[in-house]
Amino acid sequence: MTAKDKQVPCREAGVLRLESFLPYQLNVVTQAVSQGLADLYSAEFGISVPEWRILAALGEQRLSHEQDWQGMTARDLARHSRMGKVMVSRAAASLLARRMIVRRANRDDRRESFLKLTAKGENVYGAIVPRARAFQDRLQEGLSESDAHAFERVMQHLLERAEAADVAFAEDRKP
Amino acid sequence: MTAKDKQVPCREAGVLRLESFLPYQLNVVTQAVSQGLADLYSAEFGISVPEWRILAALGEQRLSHEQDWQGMTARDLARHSRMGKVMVSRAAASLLARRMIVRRANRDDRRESFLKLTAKGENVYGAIVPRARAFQDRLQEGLSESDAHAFERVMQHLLERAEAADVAFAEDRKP
DNA sequence: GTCAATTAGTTTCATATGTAACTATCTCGC
DNA sequence: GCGAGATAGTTACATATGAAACTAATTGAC
Repeated sequence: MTAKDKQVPCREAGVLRLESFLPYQLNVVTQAVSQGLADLYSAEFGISVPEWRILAALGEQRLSHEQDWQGMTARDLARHSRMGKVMVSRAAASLLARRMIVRRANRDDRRESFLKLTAKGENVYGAIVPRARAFQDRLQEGLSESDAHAFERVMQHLLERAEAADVAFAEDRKP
Repeated sequence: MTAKDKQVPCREAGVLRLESFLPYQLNVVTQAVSQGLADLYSAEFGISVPEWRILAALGEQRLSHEQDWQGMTARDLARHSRMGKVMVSRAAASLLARRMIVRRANRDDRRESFLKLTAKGENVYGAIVPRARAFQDRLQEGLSESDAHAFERVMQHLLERAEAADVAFAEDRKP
């Protein structure tokens, strides 16, 4: 949004300026950023966004645990990556087929099983992480520290508000 | 992100914390906000997100022009709403079928035609706008002025950076 | 004029994703 | 134990979306 755009008052009568409407802005920015990130890994490693999230979640846990770490269940992954269990199931099946992760049944509860990265999976993860970081750095380059921190606060605030609204709405419709 | 989470350093070795990763955060927040907004109009008016964008673009232009405004072409709508022409074509066809917009052929270039809201379309638009505004206000409630402004700046910055990266990537692959 | 290249818009096809239904297993009250 | 209900995960189905092919009309070079 340039200074010129801002000269037009955006609150007259019943008009809503799409360009300054928060959900629209979020969609546009997210779309562009997501695409930019996916370009870093989709072609070279044949990884989709949900698959990347699984790798990222497994890699993150793996590296912050001891050697004898058992892995994560699909349920853990769904919570940690905020994806539905269906998405997790599919992404995991695909990674499994390409030997980037392995599954080990849980003897104590045979409904679930533990997933963890294979050596191949760790290599892919290890190759993507620095690029992902560089990508984020490039995006944030030129931002002041205070703007970056304000942004974090606002994102957190928006998430809380939006999730509260979702829950309220869902409960409205159920009983 | 709570203060507690921040105590864990997120830049050790080759780990990447998904929770603090910008593209992930954007996806999560956008998903929640988009869903919350769609809940305001999808059930009651049977409008999808792309359809809402068409209504929003047409309503915005309509209200900032004179009486004899001719309308917008699909191409105008695609640029203004940042959707692909396929999406615009489909959303317009659906709105057309439900008599929320009308199309008038352009005599000077018979490939294109002008679209504008019908009375029914204006009613729906007029009903959604105040809710959309109230929704945005609810989301932003409690934010300081300076955080809100910083957020706008960062969003603009991210969009420019991400789009520049996209273009660079696209050109990389072509020649 | 006329033909090649461009543009507006639509349709086709392949893919992505969410909801609901399903299977297998577990837990709890009895 | 054992049947009712909950839970982990998968599958089936319906819908959404984007890329590429297509149609129709326009423009520009000659």
